[in-house]
Amino acid sequence: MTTEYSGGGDPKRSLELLWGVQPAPRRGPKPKLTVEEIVRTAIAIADAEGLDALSMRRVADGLGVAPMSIYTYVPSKAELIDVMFDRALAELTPPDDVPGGWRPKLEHLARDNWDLYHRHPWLLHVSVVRPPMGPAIFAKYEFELRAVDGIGLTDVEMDSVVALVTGFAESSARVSVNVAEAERRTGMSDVQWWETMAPLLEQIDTGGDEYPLSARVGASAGMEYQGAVGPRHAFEFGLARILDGIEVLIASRR
Amino acid sequence: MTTEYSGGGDPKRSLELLWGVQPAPRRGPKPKLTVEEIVRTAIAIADAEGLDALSMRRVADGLGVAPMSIYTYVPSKAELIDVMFDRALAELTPPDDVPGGWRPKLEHLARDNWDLYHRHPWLLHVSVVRPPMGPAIFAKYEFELRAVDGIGLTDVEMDSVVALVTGFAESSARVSVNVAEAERRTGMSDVQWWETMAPLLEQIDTGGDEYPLSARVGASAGMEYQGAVGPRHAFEFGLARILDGIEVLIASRR
DNA sequence: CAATATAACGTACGCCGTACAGAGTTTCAT
DNA sequence: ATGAAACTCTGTACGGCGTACGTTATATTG
Repeated sequence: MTTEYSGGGDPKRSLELLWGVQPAPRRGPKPKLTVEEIVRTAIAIADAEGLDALSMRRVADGLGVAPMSIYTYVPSKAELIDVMFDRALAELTPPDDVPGGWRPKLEHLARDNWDLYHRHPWLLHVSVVRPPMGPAIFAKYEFELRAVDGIGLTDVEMDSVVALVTGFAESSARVSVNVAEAERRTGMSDVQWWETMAPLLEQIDTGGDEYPLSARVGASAGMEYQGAVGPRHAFEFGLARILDGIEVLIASRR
Repeated sequence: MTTEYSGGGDPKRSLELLWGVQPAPRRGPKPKLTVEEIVRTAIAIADAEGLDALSMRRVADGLGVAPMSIYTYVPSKAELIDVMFDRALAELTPPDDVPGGWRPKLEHLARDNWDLYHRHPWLLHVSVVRPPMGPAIFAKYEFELRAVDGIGLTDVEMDSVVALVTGFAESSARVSVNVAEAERRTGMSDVQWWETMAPLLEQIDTGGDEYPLSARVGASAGMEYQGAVGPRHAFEFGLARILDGIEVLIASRR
């Protein structure tokens, strides 16, 4: 699976792509396609088959054109993925209508992100420092900040808090998505995998009873999650701890 | 950059590889290489040039053999990466000698992981559900649990707490590493990138003053971090909040 | 209508992982 | 001692990728 990068080419062209500014062509044949059409097709492929399956040839196939035609609309695969990324983020919803103060609002942000990553797992395979500065990212950052505005935090703390919460949503969604992708790729559930692994491990000399805690806790956790790992539980548990920690900070500011 | 997967082939053979069990061959020519030699070379390449640059041909080149010779020792690239992964995790150090109870011990785990990911950034590009069950992973899980043993948490809570802390270390290291990799790839620092972006964004119609909080907070944060994002600061901030949250949980158990 | 700008396409290059077959080397059974 | 067997190593080849490049077809402008 490929982790793709953004920002390869001309930044100006990238921005025009993201914000839908077309250079207004005058002569030449009518374009058969539009950028949005290409992006929609690409997202559909990535959603259904993963970022691995997303190739320029595949997108072109899906649109009934020759591979190289795509490059008329998009400078390279990197820019295409930039636009895909921004369009996907546009599905996020602001927390403004969530009643009850900063805590439920932050919870909404986390869950909304969690859901998004599950709808578009390929988002997790795109490297997003220097993110594509499209409309969705602007909107996202703004409504995230609104969730923690006016509760006594400094600007930097506001930034840190939303980064912590959304970053946590991303990282726990990553575990969850990885589990699902592993199941799809291997055709084997987590439990099945463990049942295959356990007897093999006993045949290997792991050095005796060196792992008493692992054995005990691993068994309890495995029982609880019905699998090696419980992403949903880890998400809820971690979110509660993080919000508690933020509460401590806010309380100390009063 | 490629996110590589593990566990493709025969699980038994994978385990033997990880635990250094050799099938004791009797006949045939003396092997020119060893698995460990191959793994060391591969890690060196990945450390220096990233997982992108790691190809079987490249490893073979580095060892002075033909590409296909590597397959004598390792069933496929996936298994090679499994072993690389385990060998890298072996660099982690137990928190037992850290004085002062669970909190400094968990801090040690987080910082130790953070450092490891910076020494071996490619670790972040390896998908690790169904992790390679080598000696290092066993040791790691065990000493992680020791950090929170006997402080009144249930087994499941112990598992959740260490997963939260190490998961957080991973996700904040990911941001930091991505920043560094972006700089290396583009030859452009974060600040330079923003300085390129800002004037271009002003030329685009972003819809007027729709982002007042982003503007204010973004400016403060940019000032504070001397860049768009402050991974080190985010790490320290998040770790403090998370440990505060865990403290709340532990206190409630007493 | 001619000039020109644009869209679409075919071909080709250099990467990748690795299947496969063959050649060379060492050890075991006899 | 010798042939068979087991093992290492290698060269070739395949199908996939992103995309550079040059050519052809099409629509608009003067």
